[in-house]
Amino acid sequence: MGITERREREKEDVRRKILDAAHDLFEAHGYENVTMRAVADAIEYSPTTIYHHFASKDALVEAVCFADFEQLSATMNQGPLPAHPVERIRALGRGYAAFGIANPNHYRFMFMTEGDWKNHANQEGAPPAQSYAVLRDAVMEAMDQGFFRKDDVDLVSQVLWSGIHGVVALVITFKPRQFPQVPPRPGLVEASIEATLNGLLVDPKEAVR
Amino acid sequence: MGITERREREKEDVRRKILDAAHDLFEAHGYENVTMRAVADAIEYSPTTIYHHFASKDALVEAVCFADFEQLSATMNQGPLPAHPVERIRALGRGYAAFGIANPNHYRFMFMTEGDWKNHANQEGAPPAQSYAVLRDAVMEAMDQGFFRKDDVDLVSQVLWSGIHGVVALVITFKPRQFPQVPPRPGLVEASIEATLNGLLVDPKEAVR
DNA sequence: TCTTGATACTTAACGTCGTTCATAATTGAA
DNA sequence: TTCAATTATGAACGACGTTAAGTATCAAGA
Repeated sequence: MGITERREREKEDVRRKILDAAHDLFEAHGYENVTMRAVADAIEYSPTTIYHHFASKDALVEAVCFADFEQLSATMNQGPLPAHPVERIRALGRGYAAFGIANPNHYRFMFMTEGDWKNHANQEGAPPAQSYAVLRDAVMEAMDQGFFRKDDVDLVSQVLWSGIHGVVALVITFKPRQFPQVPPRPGLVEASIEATLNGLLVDPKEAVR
Repeated sequence: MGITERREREKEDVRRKILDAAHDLFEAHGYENVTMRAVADAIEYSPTTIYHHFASKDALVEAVCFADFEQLSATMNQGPLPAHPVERIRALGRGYAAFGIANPNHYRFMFMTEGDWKNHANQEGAPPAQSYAVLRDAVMEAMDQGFFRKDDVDLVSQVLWSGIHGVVALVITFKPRQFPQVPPRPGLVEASIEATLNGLLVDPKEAVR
């Protein structure tokens, strides 16, 4: 019965169109400034149609967000990750920061906005939990292999995560000219990663700086 | 002429009432969820009255925000700050984090939201620039006295700031149960400060951890 | 004393938002 | 051809930020 299949495919097409249009509009203007009517205009459907595919604006934003998490995962995992756990952490940090700075509006929603959806985000296998697990594994290896001092793995993972998150969050919140007194220094991402790693390493001379 | 003075005082009273009510409502519900009508209700005036004291909701939020910055300054400067520059950085970080975690909704607006007002925030003497200057001075001293490796003072200040900002931002964005896989570890603030300091110190053995 | 003019405030409304309701169009199945 | 389900729509609702027009109050000048 290919007919119902075509119907489903068409329905899925509309859903995709909505998601894509919403994704672009959110990134361009920030999700708070994008109206359902604007999304509807972009795909040349009536606003009501969106509500047949998504329960609410929040649900639409959440769906876009989950797609973003998969893109983040892809960005961070692209190319072979270094086998050396410390090098791997460096690479993960750089990829994470690059994604956030390149997609500030999505990053803002993913990591800087409250939302009930985050209740589902920490389930094992969900993209956010998955990305965290990649970092955590690297930290555990770094401890096992004697690069990091032995410590609470989650605590250290969170120190690393919050460090790089802080850089991204500040840079995308304060436009260069809005930084107190001085714009964000070029190399802030690198400097933050190196300082934090340096503080965690057993043998800091390994840090390049 | 005491009459116009009384008039001015009364007007100032209303302005204060608006600011206070807005402050409390913003902290309780987040500024996006607080309507002008709700603020008006709280002070038992009509919504229009607010517009005689503040040009717009944005202007009101900005005014509340500037008051918050002064409170942050006060929180960070309360008690005599340690003379030892590294100890001082530690104390500043703790105070900063304590303020952010205790006032998440205000912190969110101060450091996690875009706004044109931030264009005025980096002027010398403005509270945000002032707070940054306190940190920067401590960093410079730490370098001059040989505790930190000599480096770009602003770069290092921003590494420290972004590190502690990342912790606060994550903790107030992800409610404990929403953290990927695990809740934020107790002691995350301390661990982050120590790791970053440790990474910047010439002689890391000074770090306690 | 009566008027004037400024000040502080309110009521009513506008346009836009997210959302919903009632309805129309399409189409496979009977 | 008729029926039922699916998918879309136009019009409307209530709440929002904001504004226009008007009222109440009262010190100051005639």
